[in-house]
Amino acid sequence: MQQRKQQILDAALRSFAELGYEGTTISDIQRASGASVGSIYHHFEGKEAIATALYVELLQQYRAGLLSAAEQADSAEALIKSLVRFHVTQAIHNDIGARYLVVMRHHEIIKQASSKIDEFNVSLFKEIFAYIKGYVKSGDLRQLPLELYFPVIFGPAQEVLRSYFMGYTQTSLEELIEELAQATYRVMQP
Amino acid sequence: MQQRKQQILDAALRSFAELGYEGTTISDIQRASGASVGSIYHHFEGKEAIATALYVELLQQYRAGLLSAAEQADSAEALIKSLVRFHVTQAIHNDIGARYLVVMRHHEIIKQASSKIDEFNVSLFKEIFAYIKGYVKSGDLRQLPLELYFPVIFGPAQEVLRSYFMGYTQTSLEELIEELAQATYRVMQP
Amino acid sequence: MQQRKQQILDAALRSFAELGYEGTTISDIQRASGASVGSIYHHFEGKEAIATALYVELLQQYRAGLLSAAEQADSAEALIKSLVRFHVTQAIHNDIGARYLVVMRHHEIIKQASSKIDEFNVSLFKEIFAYIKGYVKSGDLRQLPLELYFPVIFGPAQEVLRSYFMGYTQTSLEELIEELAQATYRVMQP
Amino acid sequence: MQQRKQQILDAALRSFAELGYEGTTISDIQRASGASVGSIYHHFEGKEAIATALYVELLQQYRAGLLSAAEQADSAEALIKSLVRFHVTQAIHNDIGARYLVVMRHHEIIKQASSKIDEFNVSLFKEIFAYIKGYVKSGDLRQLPLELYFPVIFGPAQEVLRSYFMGYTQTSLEELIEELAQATYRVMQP
DNA sequence: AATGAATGAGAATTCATTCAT
DNA sequence: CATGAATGAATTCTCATTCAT
Repeated sequence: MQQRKQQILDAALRSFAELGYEGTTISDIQRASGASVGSIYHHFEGKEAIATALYVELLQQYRAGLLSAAEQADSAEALIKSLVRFHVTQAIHNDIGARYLVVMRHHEIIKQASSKIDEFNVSLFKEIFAYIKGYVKSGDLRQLPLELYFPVIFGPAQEVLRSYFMGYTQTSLEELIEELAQATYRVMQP
Repeated sequence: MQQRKQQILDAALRSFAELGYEGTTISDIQRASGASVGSIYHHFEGKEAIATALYVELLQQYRAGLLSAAEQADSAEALIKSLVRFHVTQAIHNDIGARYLVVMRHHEIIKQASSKIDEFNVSLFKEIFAYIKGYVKSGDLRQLPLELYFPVIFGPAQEVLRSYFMGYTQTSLEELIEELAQATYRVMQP
Repeated sequence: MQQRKQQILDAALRSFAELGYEGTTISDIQRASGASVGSIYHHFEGKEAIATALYVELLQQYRAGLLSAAEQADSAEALIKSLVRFHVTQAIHNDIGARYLVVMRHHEIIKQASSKIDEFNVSLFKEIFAYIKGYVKSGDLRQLPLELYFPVIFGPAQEVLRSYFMGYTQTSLEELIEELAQATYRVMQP
Repeated sequence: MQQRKQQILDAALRSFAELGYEGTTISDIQRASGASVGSIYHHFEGKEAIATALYVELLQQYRAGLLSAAEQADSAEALIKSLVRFHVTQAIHNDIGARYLVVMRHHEIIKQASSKIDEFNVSLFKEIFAYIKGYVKSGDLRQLPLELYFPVIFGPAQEVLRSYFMGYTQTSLEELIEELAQATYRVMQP
């Protein structure tokens, strides 16, 4: 990807993260990226396209990381804990990107671009679920209704992050991760 | 007239639910409420104030219900399961209101009005935590770092709701509740 | 005049002086006067009527003072100097009222209400001019084109006041008055 | 394009002259200038900024003329009379601009932009005063308190203009100028 | 690829005024 | 006389997007 295009995406991320999607104007992105209005429209169809491209980019990074975490796990316990750990640490290391993903999740814009993104989510779900299913079949993880696996595994972690992003968390996340991973594993234990 | 104010809030909720916060114009609220522009501005400072007032109103209803659920529980297991059940069923009964609460949680507007809302959340946290603490002390619930109680109890349920609101859930929520409550209690069991 | 009506006028003067005519809202006057919107409209036809009534009231005070200053003068020199002195000191003692008179002088509202006010100005002009004419005829004051008497007598004083109101004047007005009166008399001296 | 900006300023001057500052809407300026709303806001921050820019532009023209008038004078009498004559004739030749300068002088908008304009006024004051001071030192002009020079020189002329702009003056200004200049010089004569 | 002037539909908000109580 | 809820026309301003250079 050309340099300018990336500069625009970077600027957009910062702006969206700080001001929200509608709070961010093309003018903001312009200033933050150093590109001109015209240049932005040369590289992207419009504001929505920027937001979507960004979402996809971040989702891909997240997916790659999550899959790699799953791959390396060699036991049911390691798998669950790795997923939880990755979900939290990734947000620590890419705070701003994680925040964007969380906030935009509910946004109309993203819902409408779902052709790409839904597909993406579904396939991510399937990929991760493949790992889980293995251990469920072998009796190393408890069986649950399909719709509960992800809420049970990522729900607590997600709430921890939200609390953290909203400034309610006093303790450092690092200290909480192990307890969180342990607690999550407990639900999944047979 | 107190009636007008409530009509405006009701109309706003319907509009926000259908069109989103930014997608809703004062004109929409006007039409839906039957009030004139001027009347809306007579009762509220502006669009943000309406969204905030609505959020607070719904939060109060949620809180009342949650506290009542906690009160009636007479064992550790009943407490945890009641909280989870209430969180989910409340969303079934007041779909539109719960959706608003979930979606707006991340919204800038709400974050800025935090003075009121933060206080509210903190006190709700304390009230609910009082019930939990009792059972932790008696050894009927597992001890966790302070920051993990709520994520662990409400995180899975919250993700189930989100999934449901985004249209990913196939099964009806009612069928999931008991499994969810059971799973949640498992983490908290000593 | 009833108490309420006067409270409204007083509040209006303060508001208009601070915020200008258009800058002042009925709401401002309401708050500053303690009266309700309805009450204001009970006593006055509307915003314009308040501004006009106020202008007339202040103009009457000014006129009374100026005429009394003219009356007491028993020589050409005393007359000119008294007029100048009064014009300046009146503004010191009723700063806020004088400012209102100066600012509103150019205002459309006032120009339109001219039926009352023009008449008023014209008659004030005639009354003062009667005093001047006496001394012109007796040769104690210089003869000038009719349109120049007032600019020559009040122009310098008026500019001194403006400079003062705009915060440019360092010296206190009191110290300047005598020199100003003296200088003004010099032009009028035969 | 510098052209558009000037078109907007010209249109604004015409509109302000006809309708007053608050009476003029952006829509008026739009129609009169041929520019779109967006274009107006592209060039100026808002209505206030237009009024201020206009004021500064006219003030600059005035200043250039006044300085040139001062420069060409080769005696104390010529200096004082030139200043007075210029102040009045300039208003005849650029009636609409001069009226704007006179009327806006008291306006809140202008008072708030004082950073720019104050500086401007102060430096104009200094430049003109340099000429005057020369003749005061040489004994060709009377010594006065610093704050009185400008009121004494421009005050009468200013009042003549105001009277003229308000429609009170019957005689043509041209006929008054010499008498006015003469009278003004009289005060400044040693 | 880049620039930035121009566009104009659309939004929020203001405020004088009316009127039922 | 007093109150304040209700009205709605009118205004300013924003901002995504287009387009000529």
